Amino acid sequence: MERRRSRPRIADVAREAGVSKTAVSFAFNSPERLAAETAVRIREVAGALGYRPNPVARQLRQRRTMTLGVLTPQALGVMFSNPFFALFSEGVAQAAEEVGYGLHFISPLHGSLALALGRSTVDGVVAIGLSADHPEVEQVRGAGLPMVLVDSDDLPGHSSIVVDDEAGARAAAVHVIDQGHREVLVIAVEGPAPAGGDGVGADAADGHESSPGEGVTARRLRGYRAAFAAAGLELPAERVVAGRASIEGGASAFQRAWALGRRPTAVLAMSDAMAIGAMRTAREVGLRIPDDLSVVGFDDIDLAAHVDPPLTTVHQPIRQKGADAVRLLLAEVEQRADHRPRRLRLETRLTVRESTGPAPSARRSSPQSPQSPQSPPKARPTG
Amino acid sequence: MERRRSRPRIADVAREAGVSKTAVSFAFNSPERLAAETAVRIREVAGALGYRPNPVARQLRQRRTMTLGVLTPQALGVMFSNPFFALFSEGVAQAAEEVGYGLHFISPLHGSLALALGRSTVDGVVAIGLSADHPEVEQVRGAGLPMVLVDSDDLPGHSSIVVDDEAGARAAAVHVIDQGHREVLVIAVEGPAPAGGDGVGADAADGHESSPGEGVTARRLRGYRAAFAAAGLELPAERVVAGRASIEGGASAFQRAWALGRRPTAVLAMSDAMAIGAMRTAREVGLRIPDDLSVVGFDDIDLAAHVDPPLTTVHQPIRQKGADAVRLLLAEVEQRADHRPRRLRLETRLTVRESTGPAPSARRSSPQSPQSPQSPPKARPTG
DNA sequence: ATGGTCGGCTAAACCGGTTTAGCAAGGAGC
DNA sequence: GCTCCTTGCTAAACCGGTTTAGCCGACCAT
Repeated sequence: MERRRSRPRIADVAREAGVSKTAVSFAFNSPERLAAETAVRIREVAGALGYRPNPVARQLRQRRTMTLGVLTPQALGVMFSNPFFALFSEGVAQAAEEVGYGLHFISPLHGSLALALGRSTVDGVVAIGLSADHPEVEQVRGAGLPMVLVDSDDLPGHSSIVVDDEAGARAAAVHVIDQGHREVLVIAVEGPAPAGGDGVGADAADGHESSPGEGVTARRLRGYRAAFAAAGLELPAERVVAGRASIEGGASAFQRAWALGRRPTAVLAMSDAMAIGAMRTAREVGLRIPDDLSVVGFDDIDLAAHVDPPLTTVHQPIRQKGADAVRLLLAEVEQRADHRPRRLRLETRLTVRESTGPAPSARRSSPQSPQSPQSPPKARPTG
Repeated sequence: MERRRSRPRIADVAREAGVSKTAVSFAFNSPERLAAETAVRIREVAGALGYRPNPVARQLRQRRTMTLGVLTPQALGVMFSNPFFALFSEGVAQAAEEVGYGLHFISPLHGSLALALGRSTVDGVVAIGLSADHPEVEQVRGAGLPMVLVDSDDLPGHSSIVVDDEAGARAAAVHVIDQGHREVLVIAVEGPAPAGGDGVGADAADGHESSPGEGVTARRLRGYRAAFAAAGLELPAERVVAGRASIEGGASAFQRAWALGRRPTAVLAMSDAMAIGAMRTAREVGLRIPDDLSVVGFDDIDLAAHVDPPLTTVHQPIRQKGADAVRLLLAEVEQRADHRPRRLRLETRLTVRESTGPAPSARRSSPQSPQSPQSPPKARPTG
């Protein structure tokens, strides 16, 4: 005989307590509508039976889930490998918890974001780093869910939060240019790989080239370029490499550039994790930081001040971005009267630490022509 | 007139397409049960109307949510401030995504974990760091959800994953003892603050003292003590301080100990984040690492190798813990025939880097009596 | 006695899908 | 001609709660 007792339902409690389902529901949700002793008795019976209201049924009837989603364009595994994301999540979580909302992370399911979003039971989503040229962005918008965009291009009808990426990037570039650096390598964040979506209702997503030219990356690149232009310099495309926003991504990006014969005296990385990875590779090929190579990051994660050497980086208020995103989202989810899409732009600022210094060529008074591609690692003078 | 059109329902699609609700459902979920052209037509109509099946309704009927929960004893804000948690989440997320499950983070709601769990719509949970003496642990178990415990004491009926904390801690302590350190400060991870629960059905949770003696902390402490005992030494309680598992927590814990007059030559921290924080404070009071103070962490987060100086720490397979937890959980959720609670114990190992070295007293041949509490920072000889 | 109000409770509808049971038409087999 | 499948579709039940509308009796005022 099957001893596998299923969870008691509200009807079981009602029968056992000799009342209606309604009364049981009241006992939990609006006890003031029952005589005090009735409510107590019902709760006792419920407790004895081990009854817990099924949250899915409640959500269905109430037509809300008290849950917010964090929509990520890449797998959570890769998102979490960037410390930035943990910090952002911290801000989101704190704000959501304050108002009693739960948190659901939504990442591509079988490669499709729209599919994942369709399956997820949330009242609204914070989309982080979803670029406007994402192949599924229209499907995502069409889901009809309240959504606020963080670090994305603006999309009509949605609130958004960005930081002043361009100004931050410009400040970073000005900093290294002022120190005499001319051979600069930019390490950019690449977009998610093209979705190989055979997903539901996907119309003609094939042939989509990964274009690392949109969103955050584009804005920061513009900032770097503005600084170079202002100094009468150029930043040709071959001085820009891209990779994943993680330590490994930065390490391999620098590695690739090095193998291609690039011999920068400064690196402008679009994330601290990448900057740290680049420093690791740089040391492996014999460079000292900042003597031989200056490195600037972006984000100012908590650990940026503690790495070796302490990282010069562009500070942005990451936690606050997450918290503000939730506030904006709630205004829409809860249909506040005065609600209408808003755009927030938060400030960035350069934080100079010890990973940057004067260009070696500036110290040695005369610049030197680029070395041949496959020269040995320690070719650069070590004084 | 309200132009606010609500989302179309399945009945709307059915009417528009001239078929039954059943047919619409089939068109999405089992198209092979319809004539091919009917299915296509229905999907076209659905697309035109912008119809998306309501996932809550589906979950209710199917009695599963295809979502896994991560249960955390503290607010997500504080969980995410420990890089360990991001790494763990990375492992969980990767494994969950592989099998098509979504991820939901469950943290105390209004101070109550049981309440949050009751509200959350998941098929099973991975509980991280939930100590058996948590005031709500019984309520959590009573929820009747499949659950696997990570870094907890064993609970009958549940699968669990731990690492060999004791061996790892012992190795760390042996390492510093072997280097001649005798004045050792342990920086422990404190449990969550006592739940101020006026939560539903909480029976007598008051007067509960935070007992930092359970779970991970207890096991690691045992490991440290074992090493001291084996060397004929002691580790008195006043050499153990506790704090939050974050950089700030470690910084303030060391600060407190210092203010109390402790003058350790080595620190055994139970988390890398705390170790890094302790190093920061140590430097602020004028200590050099490892010359004046050796520091050992625990976890081996990605950045441990990149801080200044590179951190000696106890490595544990954090991502794998997350991934294995999901695998164990799925076995239970999906009712695999051979399923029964399992206990996994993963290995730890000491990774020696540059934050540890010989004790100063060992170099100067004769130990020195502890200094008075409020002595100036740089009292220790700097040679 | 009559009508009105109020406290305490209930029956039934409802949320929006999925699933079960089964109907109707067309073709095959005998 | 009759039965038996098979294909394609549908009506109704169902998931497990919440919410609406309203019943019933007690109490109060007139």
